[in-house]
Amino acid sequence: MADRVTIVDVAARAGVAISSASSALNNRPGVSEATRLRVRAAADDLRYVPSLRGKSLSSKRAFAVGLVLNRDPDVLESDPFFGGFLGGIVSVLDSHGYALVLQMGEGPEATLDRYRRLAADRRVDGVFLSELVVDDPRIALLDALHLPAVAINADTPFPFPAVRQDHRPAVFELVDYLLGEGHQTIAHVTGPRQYIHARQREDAWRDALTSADVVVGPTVEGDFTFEGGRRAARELLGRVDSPTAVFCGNDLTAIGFMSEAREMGVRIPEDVSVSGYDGIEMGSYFQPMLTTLRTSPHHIGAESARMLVDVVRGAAMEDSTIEPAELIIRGSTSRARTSL
Amino acid sequence: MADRVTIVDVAARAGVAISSASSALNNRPGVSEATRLRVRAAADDLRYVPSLRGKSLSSKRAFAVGLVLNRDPDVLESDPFFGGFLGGIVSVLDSHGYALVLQMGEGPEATLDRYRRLAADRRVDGVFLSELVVDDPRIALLDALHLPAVAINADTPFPFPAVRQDHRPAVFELVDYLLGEGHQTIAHVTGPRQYIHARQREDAWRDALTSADVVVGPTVEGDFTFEGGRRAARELLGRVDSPTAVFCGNDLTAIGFMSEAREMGVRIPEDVSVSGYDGIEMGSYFQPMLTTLRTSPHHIGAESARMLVDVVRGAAMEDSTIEPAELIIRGSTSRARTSL
DNA sequence: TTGAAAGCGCTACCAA
DNA sequence: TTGGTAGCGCTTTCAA
Repeated sequence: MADRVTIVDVAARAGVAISSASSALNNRPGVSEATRLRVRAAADDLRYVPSLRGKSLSSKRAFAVGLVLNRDPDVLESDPFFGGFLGGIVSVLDSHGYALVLQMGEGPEATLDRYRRLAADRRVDGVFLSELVVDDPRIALLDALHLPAVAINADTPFPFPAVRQDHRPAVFELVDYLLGEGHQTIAHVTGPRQYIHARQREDAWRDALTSADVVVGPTVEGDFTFEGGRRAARELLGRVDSPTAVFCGNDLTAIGFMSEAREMGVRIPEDVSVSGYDGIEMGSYFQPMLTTLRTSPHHIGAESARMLVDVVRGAAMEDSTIEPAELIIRGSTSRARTSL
Repeated sequence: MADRVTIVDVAARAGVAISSASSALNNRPGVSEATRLRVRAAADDLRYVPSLRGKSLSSKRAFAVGLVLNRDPDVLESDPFFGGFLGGIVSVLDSHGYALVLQMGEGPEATLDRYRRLAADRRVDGVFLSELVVDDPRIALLDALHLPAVAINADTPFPFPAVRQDHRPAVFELVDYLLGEGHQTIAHVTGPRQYIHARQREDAWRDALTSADVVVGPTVEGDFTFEGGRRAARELLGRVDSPTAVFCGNDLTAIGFMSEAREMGVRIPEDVSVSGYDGIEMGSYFQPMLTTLRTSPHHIGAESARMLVDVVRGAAMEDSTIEPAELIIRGSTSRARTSL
């Protein structure tokens, strides 16, 4: 393969200095229009592609951002949120010439190490901060590492710019709908309570009931998994005062809940109305189909990528809120059973 | 933040030349043991972390590899294969100091562009080649771009080193098992036939029937989706000579098939035995649970990453085969119905 | 075995 | 507005 065309070649062909060529190509001021055009033409002729490596070294930027998933590497397999999220991220990054570096850490310490390494290697210019937990140790770390970040569904206020999808209106809508259908006891299966988004959903559910002057139903702490949903069903449906409706922290949990309920001989929605959160495809694979609050992983990913690119370019960003989650009523919820 | 510690600092502290420091740190010959130790100590004292950028520029390597998914960005959401696959990849790359750059292209041409860009930017040292199609245009492109690659489940022979999980034994086992249960007509719902792995599964199914001297059942071309499975069910179960068993190209298809069958009043497994391919978690969320051929996405990912790292380091690799797919018999298959 | 110096390809500063 | 040049941090060649 012929030697790579460099800016030296372009400058030579255009008959200008390297520095002028650089300025011209990067649309920096201080170059006459004539020169700019000449350099452009030369670059085109030579099919010049700037070297990311040279650029990186001298400009001290990586033109890449990182995403570290704090998870068992195989959880991605069962959590469909990340597919859309990743898709949204890369589609935006791509159009800005940025790349996504994907990392995974099993357990909190391993995850922190990934960030340390990304920073030490200067592998990325910034990172996404997702799946936030209470007192998340990554906040202090990123701060110490001087690594710019954009948070996803963070609490407010938050030390980094954040993109949020408002979940509250939809949760309120769901609760109102269930109350309207005659449900008196609406239970909630939470996610792991260290997760901020798990708490946000629980809080919204509680607030919705409280503001409707209805007694707050029982809760079970789940873990956002199918199996966790099954456990929750055994726990909630075994009791005499079992709820007539349950709002699960995510769809996977709701699906597990329905599965176990069915095995216990509890009918859905006749005996218990079940709803989830996420709006994953899988929810429509079951009969009855799952009532859920649909989020927009792709959009969240795209918006956070847009923000992160701005942030690493030095723009001061304010938080961004995308369209709220949306209530999707389907077959798994209906009027409350009248007799216990 | 203090200025970054560079190799210059290390050399100075060790009292040697930069070049010696470099050789010492990289375990290159031509440095006395004493010098090596002195340099090491200096580096440790200073907490020296080599600059990936400097290294990249001078060594012409990116220390990163790329994965381009030729998909609708949101398909990741519904195809659980990639979660495990990604997990396997990053876990291995990580331990070698390599990073994964993730890209997505919607449609073949966009996908090719991603590769072109990765190559033009020298963003990666090599790429994974997954979801191969017949006469895959990426082969010629990568060749032209001089981009090393490792293929996943490629046909044999193949112009790039490949990692494969043998599917044939499990398909044969499945067919034998179904025949043993009295099934005479075993249908197959393929994946999109441009995909090599879709063809491989179909071929294995056909070969298994042929070698057992059983007439080859009907096929329907599916698309690896839930909806495709539903369509296939309508097509296959509507006919008078409807099969008593069906082998679906993947689990999602099988799940769709079961869903539609149920709605048509066809009982599973009493009226038709259904089996899939992949072994995704979701298959166990349904009643009856899905009989399937379980693959190892994580292992495939890990093995291909191991190979790719070797390849970009210049090792001539031979193909690698991981443990074969495994037959998991569950409730969705049973004895054939005796009367039509 | 060691060290000096020339790149790698670009940016950015400063003089002209 | 233009051009020369000194980095950025490392590898690698070639003398010493």
